[in-house]
Amino acid sequence: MTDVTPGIAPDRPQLEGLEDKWSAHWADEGIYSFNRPSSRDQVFSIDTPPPTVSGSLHVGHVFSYTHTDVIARYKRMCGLEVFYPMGWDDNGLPTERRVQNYYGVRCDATLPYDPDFTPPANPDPKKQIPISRRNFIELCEELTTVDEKVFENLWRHLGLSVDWDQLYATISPTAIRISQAAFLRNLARGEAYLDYAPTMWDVTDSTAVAQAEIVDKEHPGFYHRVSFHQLDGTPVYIETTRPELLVSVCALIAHPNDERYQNLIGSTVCDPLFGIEIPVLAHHAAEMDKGAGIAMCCTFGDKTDVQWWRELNLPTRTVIGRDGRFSRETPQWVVNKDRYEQLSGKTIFSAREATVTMLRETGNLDGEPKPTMRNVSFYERGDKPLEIVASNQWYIRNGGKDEDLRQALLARGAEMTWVPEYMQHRFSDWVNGLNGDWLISRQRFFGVPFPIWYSLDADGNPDFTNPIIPEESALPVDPMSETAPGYTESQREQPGGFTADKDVMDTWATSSLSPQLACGWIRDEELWNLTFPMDMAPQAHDIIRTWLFSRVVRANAENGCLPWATATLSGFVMDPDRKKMSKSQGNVVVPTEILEKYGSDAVRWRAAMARPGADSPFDETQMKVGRRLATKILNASKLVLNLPESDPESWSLDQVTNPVDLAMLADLRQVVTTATSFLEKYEYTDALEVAERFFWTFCDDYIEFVKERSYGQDSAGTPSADTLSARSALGIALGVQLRLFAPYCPFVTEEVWRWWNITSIHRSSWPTPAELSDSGDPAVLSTISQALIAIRGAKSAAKTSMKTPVDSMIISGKPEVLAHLKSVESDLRAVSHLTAEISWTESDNDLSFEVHLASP
RNA sequence: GGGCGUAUGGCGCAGCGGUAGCGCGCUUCGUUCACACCGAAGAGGUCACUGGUUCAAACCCAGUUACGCCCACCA
Repeated sequence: MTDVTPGIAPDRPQLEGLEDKWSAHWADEGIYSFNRPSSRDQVFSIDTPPPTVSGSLHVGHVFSYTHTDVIARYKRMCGLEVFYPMGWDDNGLPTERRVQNYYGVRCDATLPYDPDFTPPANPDPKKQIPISRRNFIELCEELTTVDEKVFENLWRHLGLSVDWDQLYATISPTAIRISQAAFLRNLARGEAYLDYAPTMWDVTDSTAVAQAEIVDKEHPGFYHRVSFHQLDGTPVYIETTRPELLVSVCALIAHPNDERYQNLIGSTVCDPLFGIEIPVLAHHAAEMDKGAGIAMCCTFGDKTDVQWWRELNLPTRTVIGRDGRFSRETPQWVVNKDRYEQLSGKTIFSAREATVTMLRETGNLDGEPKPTMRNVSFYERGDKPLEIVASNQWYIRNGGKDEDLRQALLARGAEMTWVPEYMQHRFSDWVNGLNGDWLISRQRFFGVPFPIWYSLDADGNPDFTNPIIPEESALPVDPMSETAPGYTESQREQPGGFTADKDVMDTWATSSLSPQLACGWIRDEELWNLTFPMDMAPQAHDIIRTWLFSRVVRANAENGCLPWATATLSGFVMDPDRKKMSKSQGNVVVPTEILEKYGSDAVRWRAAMARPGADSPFDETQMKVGRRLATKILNASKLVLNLPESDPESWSLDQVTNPVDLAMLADLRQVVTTATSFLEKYEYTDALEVAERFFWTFCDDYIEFVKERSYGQDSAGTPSADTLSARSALGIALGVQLRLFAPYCPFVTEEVWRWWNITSIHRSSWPTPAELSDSGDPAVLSTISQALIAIRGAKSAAKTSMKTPVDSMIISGKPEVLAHLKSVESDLRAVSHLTAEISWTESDNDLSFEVHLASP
């Protein structure tokens, strides 16, 4: 343990190295440990966002986590035990992708485990080596461990006051157990269900994705005008951007009121290539002014197709497989089998080319394809358009199909406190716009397995309607390696035996349980009762529709309450051109460099200047301002601590008798009240501003004004009462201000605090008005400021030194204002270097000064 | 197309009914006994636009424009 010796300030105090020095101390001393108190009301618990460790941290994260830390430190100083865990979101697709790229491997679940496998030294991302599921998961675990250490080091360097003993990870056995238990309870209550339905499918990663993960992007395409044929050969033209889906066509759809197609509706037509006979049907969702006004309905080209397929009871003609390729088997509804040969096994892109070629050859392409830009759905991390594929998937009810639940969740949104308030709109907009339940299953590997088996009938077909589930006490389970209850392992995959559900839960299905996970649900009842429902849920505003909403869904279902009382939202850090920072744009600012350059306190100061919810442009010059504050704190403290015969033990409110000193403390008293009320409302920026404004005036006016007196140079022996008054006032004000700044600049305030305190400032108590005198008259201080401005102005106008003596000064003003100045006349004479008497002139006018300088 | 937010000195922001504020930057001057990661003084704005309410509007109301975010639109 490094030695901490209280004492006087060093000669040349520095900011360099404070991060390493104090973060090590804090860890040793357990300053941020959560010590279980006796009751819930002594706790402030925070649902920290678990960062995705496979990603990289950027300045936006640093800002957002700092916002939370400021509140955490404030609450801790207010005497609450702060439950401030950190979580790593390390399961799921992002980790898998990182492992694939980092090691140059891919998971092939059919391969056996190779205990001696070592990843290639020089991975070739283009030639990924197939490895077994278990080998793949081992690499995921290996890499996340490394990544997590990097994250932890950065958080410690930034000064986050998290309790590292409360660390959790979304792939840990505990997280798997919690996720599976919550899922089984959802299942038992009918909130989770398995359904065969069309879902958005990512062909790159070969998995289903949820509504919340879908983003729309502009994507170039072509309108193809294609002719279908009535049975007598008359052509019917449709326009499509997806000609390759012609083989999946189920119907042509026109609007019931469309006069052009009245005679066609109800008839049968034939597609131009495959000999598929389909009906022409009417549906109100067909838009008369779009394309040819009559649409080809395929399974599935877009969401309207899904709607028609469902509402018109159309057949399912899926040809695109989970790998994004056209089925190698010729579908049984295709009549012209040889034509399908041209598509078999092809990617969507190649199949489109082949289809267009065939249309051209047969004369069924009318004119040339016309270019267009269309909005297409993508997985948020994907680069190929999503397909719609019908498959078995697990869902959790989220109000998307259930009006009562939707209303209940909207009510939860209204019940919680939003900082800032208007963010609640984003929540209700999202809930109101849901069009389906929450799809939680993923056809991937590194994730929480569904604790589910299915019995196989005599033909080996699984019975999806009666899943086999384990006892909750048996969790966590891996159905792929553990035997279904009531069966023997030899019956796996055998007719009459059982099979495992091979899917894993999406990472959101686990992170949606972060309050349950962190607070000890079903594993630590005492902790659970002390910390849940939590107090504060911080996050950036982009995550409202995902993490924030999903936690509300889960807590509402499982606990019948909100997961926390208050949601606080941070904005983004934008690049200087006001664009969102993103890897693909290459405009991401790496936090380590900026922390290195300006120091953590400076970066934290800048973060705190970004108000809740507000986006903030990244601007390095702003970091310098924070740096300047930290330096100023260091130097002002040095002055106070290094006054002659400085003795912090003797600082006492009783000694403060001088009117200036009392006025300053009365002013500070007001600052404490204001800052505290801002922090209670999570308005950390306003609290900082009010403290900082005071601090600069304190340095520039107050300290300058009382400096001479505080040195006590007049008294040869014992300091005068006025000198003691200044020293006590300086010391008391310093102690209060350091504590006001402690949540923002934890390093420099701790450094200075320990010059005369044994224990950490971060476990000291938040300043209260009661610590400060209320007998002073703050008007004295503002009168003095006016005097200083007049004196300095005269010297500045004369382009001379501030030390230039003042020959004479005439002060006129109302008697009560003059009285203020008369009471502090000796300080005024000292600061202005006045050599003669002051002439006081009473008048009804505002205060005015006439300053005559000594000739040079 | 719907929702939300933002428009204030060169830049970043505060003010949200009573004579325009802060920080950075800029100009001029000063200084080494807390601090050059310093101090002082100063220049700089018809508060996006158009109407309205009011004795009084940057602030309230209606509308317009621009920008940002979210959602819908995907034949």
